[in-house]
Amino acid sequence: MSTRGGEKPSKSVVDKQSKKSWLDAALQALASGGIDQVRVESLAKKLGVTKGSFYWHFKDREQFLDELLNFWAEQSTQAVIANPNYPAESKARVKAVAEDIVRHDLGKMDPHIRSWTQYDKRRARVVAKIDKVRFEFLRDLFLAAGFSMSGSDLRAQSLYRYVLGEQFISVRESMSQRLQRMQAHVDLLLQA
Amino acid sequence: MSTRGGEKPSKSVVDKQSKKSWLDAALQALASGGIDQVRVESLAKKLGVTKGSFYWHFKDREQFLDELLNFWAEQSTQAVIANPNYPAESKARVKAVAEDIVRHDLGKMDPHIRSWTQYDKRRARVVAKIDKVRFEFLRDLFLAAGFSMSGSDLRAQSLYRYVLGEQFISVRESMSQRLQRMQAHVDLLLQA
DNA sequence: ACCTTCCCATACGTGTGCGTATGGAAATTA
DNA sequence: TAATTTCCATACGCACACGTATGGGAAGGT
Repeated sequence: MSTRGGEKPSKSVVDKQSKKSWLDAALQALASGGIDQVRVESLAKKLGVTKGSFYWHFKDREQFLDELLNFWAEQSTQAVIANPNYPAESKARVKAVAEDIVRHDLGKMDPHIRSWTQYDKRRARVVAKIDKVRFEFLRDLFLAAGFSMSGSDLRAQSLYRYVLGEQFISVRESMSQRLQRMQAHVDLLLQA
Repeated sequence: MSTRGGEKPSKSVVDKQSKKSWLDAALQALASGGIDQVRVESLAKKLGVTKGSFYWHFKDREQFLDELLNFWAEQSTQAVIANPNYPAESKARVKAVAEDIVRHDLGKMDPHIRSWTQYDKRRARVVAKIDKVRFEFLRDLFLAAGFSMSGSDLRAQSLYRYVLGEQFISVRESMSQRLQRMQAHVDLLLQA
C-alpha cells in the first residue's frame, strides 16, 4: 500500500485548505466592505458550509480576526517585496517598484485594515511592523540610489505616504493618470 | 409679549441643538472606532436619552448616516480652509498650512470615513467632493507660490497624499518628528 | 468489523440592534 | 383653559449574529 514513504499529504492538506478558505473569504469580505462585513455566518454561506466548520478551525471570532490580520500581513509584505525581477539600475528600480505598486493596486485594503486596527493597540502593533518592513524596503532602494541615510529616510517616508494616500483618494483616476502622477512624484524625489 | 420682532429663537434652536448632539456623538463614536460603532442605542446611552429622540429627529439609521457624512464634510473643509490668518508670503504660507494640518491632526478620522464610504458609490461622491475642495485649496497655494498649473497640480496631489497617508501610518511618531518630516517634505516640494 | 479521529451539520440559547407603536409631559397656540 | 404641537420615554416585535451542544458521516487505523 505505502509505495511512497514520508509525509501524510491528504489529511493535513485538506485541513489547511479548509481553514485557508475561511481566511481567503474573510480577506475578500474585508476588502469589499470593512471589518464589520467579516461575519461568521455570512462567510459560511459564501463558502457553502455552516458555522460548525468555523468553530472547528477557530476558537472564536476574535482569534479568527487575529489570524486574519497575520494572514493579510504575510500576503501584504510578500506581494510588495518578494516580487519578481526588478531592474538592476537603482533609479530605474525605484520607478519600477512604484509602478508595480500602482499597477497592481497593492495596499488596496489598507483603508479597511487601518480603520479597523487604529484603536486596537495590540493589532496596531502588527500593522506598525508591516509599515516598518515596507518602509525599510523603500528606504533601501533610495540608499542604493546613492542618497544619504537621512535623505533616503525622508524620501522613503514621502513615497510610502504617497502610496497609502493614493488608496484613500475618493477621486478615482484612470490607471494611466495614476501611473503618470506616481512617476512625476518619484522623479521629484529622485532629483537633487 | 413680543418686545422683539423677527425670529422665533428658542424652539428652533433647541430642536437643532438636540439634533446636533446626536451628530456630535456620532462623529465622536466614528472617530473612536469606525462606522460600526455608530449605533443608535449606544449613542442614546451616551447622550442620556432614548431612541425616541433619535427617531423623532431622523427617519432611520441610513438617513442619519447621510447627515453624519455631510456633517463631517462641513467641519472637515471648514477646519482646513476657513482657518485663521496665515502668512502672506506664499511659500511661508504653504509651510504654515502644512504645519497646521499636522499640529491639529486634521483628517484624523479620514481612515474611518474612507473605509466606510469606499464601496458606497453615492457616499463616495460626497467624499470625492471634499477631496476636490481640499486639493484645490492646496493647489492654489502652490499657484500663488509661482508654480505652473501642472507643477502646482503635481505638488498639491503629492502633499495631499502625504497628509492622508500620514493618518494611516501605524508607527506613531512624536509631534516634533511629524512636524519636522512634514517640513522636509514641503521643502522638497517647494524647491525647483 | 470496531474504534477513533477528523470535519462539518443541526439546533438551540442569548445578546444586540433596528424600527414601530403608543403614551405622556412640557411648551405653544388659540 | 382647552387644544395642539414638540420632544422624548416605554415597550414590543423582529432579525441577525455569536457561541455551544450534540449528532453524524467519512476516512484511517488496528
